[in-house]
Amino acid sequence: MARGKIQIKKIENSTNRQVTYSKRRNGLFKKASELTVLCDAKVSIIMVSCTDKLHEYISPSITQKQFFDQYQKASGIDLWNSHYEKMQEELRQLKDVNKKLRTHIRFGVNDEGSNVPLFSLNKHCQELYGKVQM
Amino acid sequence: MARGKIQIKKIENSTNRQVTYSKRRNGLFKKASELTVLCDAKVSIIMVSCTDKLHEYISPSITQKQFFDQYQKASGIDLWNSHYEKMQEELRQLKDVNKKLRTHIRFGVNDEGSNVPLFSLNKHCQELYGKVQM
DNA sequence: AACTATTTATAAGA
DNA sequence: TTCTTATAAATAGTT
Repeated sequence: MARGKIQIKKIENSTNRQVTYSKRRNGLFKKASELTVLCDAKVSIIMVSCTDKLHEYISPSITQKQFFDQYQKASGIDLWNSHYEKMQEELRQLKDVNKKLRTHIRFGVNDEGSNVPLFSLNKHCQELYGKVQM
Repeated sequence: MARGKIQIKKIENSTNRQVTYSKRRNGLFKKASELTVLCDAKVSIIMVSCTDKLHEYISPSITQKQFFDQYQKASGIDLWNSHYEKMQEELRQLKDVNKKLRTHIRFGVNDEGSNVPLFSLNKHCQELYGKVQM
């Protein structure tokens, strides 16, 4: 009988589907590995089977994270955004506090030569400046 | 002559390497596409060529972001942690700066209606404060 | 890009 | 599952 040729449509028999998944997954990973070496390229493959199992191939000398970063850069899709939301809320609150301070408070520096300085900013400002510059 | 068999090592000739990259990339994407249909699986492939060009295959009905989330969930690898830490460090610095301003600096508040502040912040500190305010 | 001699992948059977 | 093998598919070198 004809062995080798098949129609490219979902394999209905669950056992056959899993066997084929396993075989072809290995085939795909092998091809990816060869491509990596032959062409000095970097390849990331992530697969999720219909039973929700996850498998991956990643070229040596690179991590999935580096791939996600590179993908993000090239695609313009912000993969990290959702994870920022919590921090962004904190940032908003901090800004709000600072805004109120800025609106209602005036800062002062003592005059030079004063015996009892109300406060001294210059040294502190230098310290802060270092932090802000970072 | 023998056509077909090659050694799996980097192709030194640049033109040949690029041709092979293109051919095998198509082959890989085709295999991924077949696997997607045959096995009802989901596949993500991201490739970076040695000339830093990025190509991707993604099964229909899923996005790279969904893959990213799923991969993260399944692998237990905290991909966004470094991003989070960086932002957290920024926030920490802002809070620290703000705290020091509050703790070590005496504030003066204008009387209502006064046009002239009790104290004037020197230019450098004003600038600094502006940065902290963002 | 297209061709083809070979190698490689793999579907079905054992 | 793992192996075998007939056949299909991929592809390296060539044009």
